[in-house]
Amino acid sequence: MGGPHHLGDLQYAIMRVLWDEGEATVSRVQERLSSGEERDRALTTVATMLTKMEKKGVVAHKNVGRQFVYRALIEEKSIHRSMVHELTQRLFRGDFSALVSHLLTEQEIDKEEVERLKSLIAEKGVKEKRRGR
Amino acid sequence: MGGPHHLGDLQYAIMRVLWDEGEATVSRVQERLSSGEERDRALTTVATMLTKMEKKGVVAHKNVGRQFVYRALIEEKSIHRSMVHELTQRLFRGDFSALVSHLLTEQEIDKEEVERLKSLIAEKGVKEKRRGR
DNA sequence: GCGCTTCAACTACCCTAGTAGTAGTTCTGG
DNA sequence: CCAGAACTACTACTAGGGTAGTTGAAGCGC
Repeated sequence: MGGPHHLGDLQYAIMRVLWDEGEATVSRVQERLSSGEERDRALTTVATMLTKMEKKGVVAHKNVGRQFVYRALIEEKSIHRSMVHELTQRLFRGDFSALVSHLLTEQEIDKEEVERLKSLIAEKGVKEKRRGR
Repeated sequence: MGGPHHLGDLQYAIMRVLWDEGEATVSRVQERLSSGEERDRALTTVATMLTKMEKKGVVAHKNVGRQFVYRALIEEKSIHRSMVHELTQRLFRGDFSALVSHLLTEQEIDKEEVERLKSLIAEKGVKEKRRGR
Protein backbone atom coordinates (compact mmCIF):
# COMPACT_ATOMS: atom_id res chain seq x y z
CA MET A 1 0.00 0.00 0.00
CA GLY A 2 1.09 3.50 -0.57
CA GLY A 3 4.32 2.27 -2.06
CA PRO A 4 4.23 3.47 -5.63
CA HIS A 5 3.53 7.13 -5.02
CA HIS A 6 2.16 8.30 -8.30
CA LEU A 7 2.71 11.95 -9.06
CA GLY A 8 1.07 14.16 -11.65
CA ASP A 9 2.86 16.74 -13.73
CA LEU A 10 2.55 19.65 -11.38
CA GLN A 11 3.25 17.51 -8.37
CA TYR A 12 6.42 16.20 -9.90
CA ALA A 13 7.50 19.69 -10.87
CA ILE A 14 6.97 20.80 -7.30
CA MET A 15 8.99 17.86 -6.01
CA ARG A 16 11.84 18.82 -8.29
CA VAL A 17 11.92 22.27 -6.75
CA LEU A 18 11.92 20.84 -3.25
CA TRP A 19 14.67 18.36 -4.07
CA ASP A 20 16.71 21.14 -5.51
CA GLU A 21 16.14 23.66 -2.74
CA GLY A 22 16.00 21.34 0.20
CA GLU A 23 13.25 23.43 1.73
CA ALA A 24 11.07 26.12 0.26
CA THR A 25 8.14 28.32 1.08
CA VAL A 26 5.05 28.24 -1.08
CA SER A 27 5.98 31.47 -2.80
CA ARG A 28 9.49 30.21 -3.46
CA VAL A 29 8.09 27.11 -5.11
CA GLN A 30 5.69 29.13 -7.19
CA GLU A 31 8.47 31.47 -8.20
CA ARG A 32 10.70 28.62 -9.29
CA LEU A 33 7.92 26.98 -11.26
CA SER A 34 7.20 30.18 -13.13
CA SER A 35 10.83 30.96 -13.81
CA GLY A 36 11.52 27.52 -15.18
CA GLU A 37 10.19 26.34 -18.48
CA GLU A 38 6.88 25.79 -16.75
CA ARG A 39 4.12 28.26 -17.22
CA ASP A 40 2.75 30.54 -14.55
CA ARG A 41 0.42 29.21 -11.89
CA ALA A 42 -1.43 31.09 -9.21
CA LEU A 43 0.12 31.01 -5.78
CA THR A 44 -3.06 29.43 -4.44
CA THR A 45 -2.78 26.63 -6.97
CA VAL A 46 0.64 25.74 -5.68
CA ALA A 47 -0.52 26.03 -2.08
CA THR A 48 -3.47 23.77 -2.74
CA MET A 49 -1.30 21.16 -4.41
CA LEU A 50 1.15 21.21 -1.53
CA THR A 51 -1.68 20.68 0.91
CA LYS A 52 -2.91 17.71 -1.08
CA MET A 53 0.60 16.35 -1.36
CA GLU A 54 1.08 16.64 2.37
CA LYS A 55 -2.08 14.65 2.93
CA LYS A 56 -0.60 11.98 0.66
CA GLY A 57 2.59 11.97 2.67
CA VAL A 58 5.08 13.01 0.00
CA VAL A 59 5.93 16.37 1.58
CA ALA A 60 5.80 17.91 5.05
CA HIS A 61 5.89 21.45 6.31
CA LYS A 62 6.97 23.38 9.35
CA ASN A 63 5.94 26.87 10.39
CA VAL A 64 8.46 29.65 10.21
CA GLY A 65 6.83 32.85 11.28
CA ARG A 66 3.51 32.64 9.55
CA GLN A 67 4.94 30.95 6.51
CA PHE A 68 4.96 27.27 5.70
CA VAL A 69 8.28 25.82 4.75
CA TYR A 70 7.91 22.57 2.84
CA ARG A 71 10.35 19.77 2.30
CA ALA A 72 10.18 16.52 0.36
CA LEU A 73 9.62 13.34 2.32
CA ILE A 74 10.65 10.97 -0.42
CA GLU A 75 13.78 11.07 -2.45
CA GLU A 76 14.15 11.46 -6.14
CA LYS A 77 15.75 8.08 -6.68
CA SER A 78 12.82 6.30 -5.11
CA ILE A 79 10.35 8.11 -7.35
CA HIS A 80 12.47 7.32 -10.37
CA ARG A 81 12.63 3.72 -9.34
CA SER A 82 8.92 3.30 -8.93
CA MET A 83 8.00 5.21 -12.07
CA VAL A 84 10.48 3.38 -14.26
CA HIS A 85 9.48 0.11 -12.72
CA GLU A 86 5.81 0.82 -13.28
CA LEU A 87 6.35 1.70 -16.91
CA THR A 88 8.51 -1.32 -17.54
CA GLN A 89 5.89 -3.53 -15.98
CA ARG A 90 3.10 -2.03 -18.01
CA LEU A 91 4.78 -1.84 -21.34
CA PHE A 92 7.21 -4.72 -21.29
CA ARG A 93 5.99 -7.04 -18.56
CA GLY A 94 8.98 -6.09 -16.46
CA ASP A 95 11.52 -6.97 -19.12
CA PHE A 96 14.18 -4.29 -18.91
CA SER A 97 16.03 -5.41 -21.99
CA ALA A 98 12.82 -5.04 -23.94
CA LEU A 99 12.77 -1.44 -22.79
CA VAL A 100 16.35 -0.85 -23.85
CA SER A 101 15.73 -2.62 -27.10
CA HIS A 102 12.81 -0.30 -27.67
CA LEU A 103 14.99 2.68 -26.92
CA LEU A 104 17.56 1.55 -29.44
CA THR A 105 15.17 0.79 -32.25
CA GLU A 106 12.31 3.18 -31.77
CA GLN A 107 13.64 6.31 -30.21
CA GLU A 108 16.05 8.75 -31.69
CA ILE A 109 19.42 7.96 -30.19
CA ASP A 110 22.58 9.36 -31.64
CA LYS A 111 25.94 7.68 -31.94
CA GLU A 112 27.50 9.31 -28.93
CA GLU A 113 24.65 8.17 -26.79
CA VAL A 114 25.16 4.60 -27.95
CA GLU A 115 28.83 4.88 -27.05
CA ARG A 116 27.95 6.11 -23.62
CA LEU A 117 25.59 3.21 -23.16
CA LYS A 118 28.28 0.81 -24.19
CA SER A 119 30.64 2.01 -21.50
CA LEU A 120 27.88 2.07 -18.91
CA ILE A 121 27.23 -1.57 -19.57
CA ALA A 122 30.88 -2.45 -19.65
CA GLU A 123 31.35 -0.85 -16.25
CA LYS A 124 28.44 -2.73 -14.85
CA GLY A 125 29.88 -5.97 -16.16
CA VAL A 126 33.19 -5.29 -14.47
CA LYS A 127 31.57 -4.46 -11.18
CA GLU A 128 29.51 -7.65 -11.34
CA LYS A 129 32.60 -9.74 -11.92
CA ARG A 130 34.53 -8.07 -9.16
CA ARG A 131 31.73 -8.86 -6.78
CA GLY A 132 32.15 -12.45 -7.84
CA ARG A 133 28.72 -13.41 -9.10
CA MET B 1 -4.40 17.96 -30.75
CA GLY B 2 -3.91 14.89 -28.71
CA GLY B 3 -0.49 13.78 -29.82
CA PRO B 4 0.66 11.94 -26.74
CA HIS B 5 -2.42 9.80 -26.14
CA HIS B 6 -2.25 9.11 -22.46
CA LEU B 7 -3.87 5.89 -21.35
CA GLY B 8 -4.88 4.74 -17.90
CA ASP B 9 -4.48 1.22 -16.58
CA LEU B 10 -7.75 -0.19 -17.77
CA GLN B 11 -7.52 1.60 -21.07
CA TYR B 12 -4.11 0.18 -21.72
CA ALA B 13 -5.27 -3.29 -20.74
CA ILE B 14 -8.11 -2.96 -23.22
CA MET B 15 -5.74 -1.83 -25.93
CA ARG B 16 -3.58 -4.86 -25.33
CA VAL B 17 -6.55 -7.10 -25.93
CA LEU B 18 -7.41 -5.27 -29.13
CA TRP B 19 -3.85 -5.38 -30.39
CA ASP B 20 -3.75 -9.05 -29.67
CA GLU B 21 -7.12 -9.94 -31.15
CA GLY B 22 -7.22 -7.52 -34.01
CA GLU B 23 -10.90 -6.93 -33.43
CA ALA B 24 -13.11 -7.82 -30.53
CA THR B 25 -16.63 -7.36 -29.26
CA VAL B 26 -17.22 -5.81 -25.87
CA SER B 27 -17.89 -9.15 -24.26
CA ARG B 28 -14.76 -10.63 -25.80
CA VAL B 29 -12.70 -7.83 -24.34
CA GLN B 30 -14.32 -8.23 -20.95
CA GLU B 31 -13.74 -11.96 -21.07
CA ARG B 32 -10.08 -11.54 -21.89
CA LEU B 33 -9.59 -8.97 -19.14
CA SER B 34 -11.13 -11.27 -16.57
CA SER B 35 -9.24 -14.33 -17.70
CA GLY B 36 -5.90 -12.58 -17.62
CA GLU B 37 -4.23 -11.56 -14.41
CA GLU B 38 -6.62 -8.63 -14.29
CA ARG B 39 -9.54 -8.81 -11.95
CA ASP B 40 -13.15 -8.99 -13.02
CA ARG B 41 -14.94 -5.92 -14.29
CA ALA B 42 -18.56 -5.54 -15.19
CA LEU B 43 -19.40 -5.71 -18.86
CA THR B 44 -20.84 -2.22 -18.66
CA THR B 45 -17.58 -0.90 -17.28
CA VAL B 46 -15.73 -2.17 -20.29
CA ALA B 47 -18.42 -0.84 -22.62
CA THR B 48 -18.28 2.59 -21.03
CA MET B 49 -14.51 2.72 -21.29
CA LEU B 50 -14.64 1.74 -24.92
CA THR B 51 -17.15 4.50 -25.61
CA LYS B 52 -14.89 7.03 -23.93
CA MET B 53 -11.88 5.70 -25.76
CA GLU B 54 -13.69 6.01 -29.04
CA LYS B 55 -14.46 9.64 -28.27
CA LYS B 56 -10.74 10.13 -27.72
CA GLY B 57 -9.95 8.53 -31.04
CA VAL B 58 -7.87 5.58 -29.88
CA VAL B 59 -10.38 2.94 -30.96
CA ALA B 60 -13.23 2.65 -33.45
CA HIS B 61 -16.13 0.29 -33.82
CA LYS B 62 -18.30 -1.16 -36.53
CA ASN B 63 -21.69 -2.78 -36.14
CA VAL B 64 -21.98 -6.48 -36.73
CA GLY B 65 -25.53 -7.48 -36.12
CA ARG B 66 -26.36 -5.60 -33.01
CA GLN B 67 -22.92 -6.00 -31.57
CA PHE B 68 -20.09 -3.51 -31.65
CA VAL B 69 -16.80 -4.80 -32.88
CA TYR B 70 -13.93 -2.60 -31.76
CA ARG B 71 -10.46 -2.25 -33.15
CA ALA B 72 -7.45 -0.19 -32.11
CA LEU B 73 -6.71 2.95 -34.09
CA ILE B 74 -3.18 3.42 -32.84
CA GLU B 75 -0.45 0.87 -32.77
CA GLU B 76 1.38 -0.48 -29.82
CA LYS B 77 4.76 0.83 -30.92
CA SER B 78 3.48 4.36 -31.07
CA ILE B 79 2.07 4.16 -27.55
CA HIS B 80 5.32 2.72 -26.31
CA ARG B 81 7.22 5.46 -28.02
CA SER B 82 5.21 8.27 -26.55
CA MET B 83 5.06 6.82 -23.07
CA VAL B 84 8.76 6.06 -22.91
CA HIS B 85 9.54 9.42 -24.38
CA GLU B 86 7.32 11.17 -21.89
CA LEU B 87 8.90 9.40 -18.94
CA THR B 88 12.41 10.06 -20.18
CA GLN B 89 11.55 13.71 -20.59
CA ARG B 90 10.06 14.00 -17.17
CA LEU B 91 12.59 12.05 -15.21
CA PHE B 92 15.80 12.58 -17.12
CA ARG B 93 15.25 15.64 -19.22
CA GLY B 94 15.23 13.48 -22.34
CA ASP B 95 18.56 11.87 -21.61
CA PHE B 96 18.21 8.24 -22.57
CA SER B 97 21.56 7.19 -21.19
CA ALA B 98 20.50 8.59 -17.85
CA LEU B 99 17.56 6.25 -18.02
CA VAL B 100 19.71 3.27 -18.84
CA SER B 101 22.18 4.26 -16.18
CA HIS B 102 19.33 4.38 -13.73
CA LEU B 103 18.23 0.93 -14.83
CA LEU B 104 21.70 -0.45 -14.27
CA THR B 105 22.28 1.08 -10.86
CA GLU B 106 18.86 1.30 -9.31
CA GLN B 107 16.76 -1.50 -10.62
CA GLU B 108 17.28 -5.16 -10.08
CA ILE B 109 18.92 -6.48 -13.20
CA ASP B 110 20.53 -9.87 -13.29
CA LYS B 111 23.68 -10.86 -15.11
CA GLU B 112 21.99 -12.45 -18.07
CA GLU B 113 20.00 -9.33 -18.67
CA VAL B 114 23.18 -7.28 -18.69
CA GLU B 115 24.64 -9.66 -21.25
CA ARG B 116 21.59 -9.29 -23.42
CA LEU B 117 21.88 -5.53 -23.21
CA LYS B 118 25.51 -5.74 -24.21
CA SER B 119 24.71 -7.57 -27.38
CA LEU B 120 21.80 -5.30 -28.16
CA ILE B 121 24.09 -2.31 -28.00
CA ALA B 122 26.81 -4.04 -29.95
CA GLU B 123 24.35 -4.80 -32.73
CA LYS B 124 23.18 -1.24 -32.82
CA GLY B 125 26.78 -0.03 -33.07
CA VAL B 126 27.42 -2.30 -36.02
CA LYS B 127 24.32 -1.18 -37.83
CA GLU B 128 25.21 2.45 -37.30
CA LYS B 129 28.66 1.88 -38.75
CA ARG B 130 27.39 -0.02 -41.72
CA ARG B 131 25.06 2.83 -42.51
CA GLY B 132 28.13 5.01 -42.56
CA ARG B 133 27.36 7.66 -39.99
C1' DG C 1 -4.21 53.59 14.07
C1' DC C 2 -5.36 52.50 9.34
C1' DG C 3 -4.73 50.72 5.16
C1' DC C 4 -2.03 47.64 2.21
C1' DT C 5 0.25 43.31 1.65
C1' DT C 6 1.10 38.57 2.64
C1' DC C 7 -0.37 34.20 3.99
C1' DA C 8 -2.97 29.99 4.82
C1' DA C 9 -7.72 28.20 4.90
C1' DC C 10 -11.71 27.18 2.71
C1' DT C 11 -14.54 26.61 -1.13
C1' DA C 12 -15.70 25.63 -5.61
C1' DC C 13 -15.01 24.16 -10.10
C1' DC C 14 -13.48 21.24 -14.32
C1' DC C 15 -11.69 17.07 -16.33
C1' DT C 16 -10.49 12.25 -16.81
C1' DA C 17 -10.28 7.39 -15.25
C1' DG C 18 -12.80 3.98 -13.41
C1' DT C 19 -16.91 1.55 -11.89
C1' DA C 20 -21.38 0.00 -12.47
C1' DG C 21 -26.66 0.08 -12.22
C1' DT C 22 -30.86 0.72 -14.87
C1' DA C 23 -33.50 1.21 -18.97
C1' DG C 24 -34.85 0.02 -23.23
C1' DT C 25 -34.32 -2.74 -27.44
C1' DT C 26 -33.70 -6.68 -30.10
C1' DC C 27 -33.04 -11.47 -30.65
C1' DT C 28 -33.72 -16.37 -29.52
C1' DG C 29 -35.45 -20.82 -27.48
C1' DG C 30 -39.22 -23.34 -26.50
C1' DC D 1 -45.90 -15.65 -28.74
C1' DC D 2 -43.48 -14.69 -24.76
C1' DA D 3 -39.84 -15.05 -21.24
C1' DG D 4 -35.40 -14.23 -20.76
C1' DA D 5 -30.85 -13.35 -22.61
C1' DA D 6 -27.84 -10.26 -24.80
C1' DC D 7 -26.67 -5.69 -26.02
C1' DT D 8 -26.09 -0.75 -26.15
C1' DA D 9 -27.49 3.80 -24.17
C1' DC D 10 -27.95 6.65 -20.42
C1' DT D 11 -27.05 8.03 -15.93
C1' DA D 12 -24.63 8.45 -11.73
C1' DC D 13 -21.01 8.52 -8.66
C1' DT D 14 -16.08 8.32 -6.60
C1' DA D 15 -11.35 9.94 -6.64
C1' DG D 16 -7.58 12.51 -7.84
C1' DG D 17 -5.10 16.13 -10.46
C1' DG D 18 -5.26 20.75 -11.56
C1' DT D 19 -6.79 25.65 -11.21
C1' DA D 20 -7.98 29.55 -8.77
C1' DG D 21 -11.16 32.95 -6.16
C1' DT D 22 -12.55 34.57 -1.65
C1' DT D 23 -11.92 35.16 3.15
C1' DG D 24 -9.96 36.28 7.22
C1' DA D 25 -5.94 36.84 10.05
C1' DA D 26 -1.51 38.76 10.81
C1' DG D 27 2.03 42.01 10.12
C1' DC D 28 4.21 46.30 8.17
C1' DG D 29 4.66 51.18 6.68
C1' DC D 30 3.95 55.59 7.88
